Amino acid sequence: MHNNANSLVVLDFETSGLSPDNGDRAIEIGAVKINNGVIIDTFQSLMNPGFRINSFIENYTGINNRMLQSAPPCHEVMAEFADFIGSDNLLAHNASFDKKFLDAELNHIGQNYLGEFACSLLVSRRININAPNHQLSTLVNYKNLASEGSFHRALFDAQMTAKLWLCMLDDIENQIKHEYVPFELVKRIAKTPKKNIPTLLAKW
DNA sequence: TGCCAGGCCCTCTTTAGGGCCTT
Repeated sequence: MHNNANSLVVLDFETSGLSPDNGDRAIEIGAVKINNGVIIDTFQSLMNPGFRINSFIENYTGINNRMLQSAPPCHEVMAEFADFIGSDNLLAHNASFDKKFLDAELNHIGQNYLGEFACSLLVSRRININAPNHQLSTLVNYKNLASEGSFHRALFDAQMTAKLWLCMLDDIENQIKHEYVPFELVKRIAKTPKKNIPTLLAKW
């Protein structure tokens, strides 16, 4: 099995808190699969973490304990999600957050993934230099991306992250000589200091 | 009982501090 460079899975977790190291678990996963700039598949499921979530998380996400009670357990959902990911590369808004939960949840079931993570937050900070801030909802507004749904639900946030990503790829594409933006380049952008971005893009 | 995230990035920086972003 080898890495599929043309396919990208954009994912978003809702969780019981900020840190799996403190016992927090995923409570919802939403994801879309992008191929050649088109969304070709989606994945969404609540999952029961095995304990009650607090009222802050209920209010923040709109996901409540009654909904989670009837949801399948994390290990079932994550096994299906691992199949959905396959060998694709991965993308999330503030990827370090979703990566640590993906790693923790897959570790619980002894599974792994092959793809590399990209982060739309790190790219946005370098590309959308005039945005008021780089929260997902702000950027969706800033870029005038059509949106109908609720932020802080996994599938909607994944869909919005995907739209934002494609929009940023367009912006980058207009600044480089290549006809498309290779994954290698977005990884480079995310690691390059903001002031060096124009030089980096000019070289592509 | 008391504790409670962590990586990135800027700057009044590097012998550090604090805001941003994710739930």
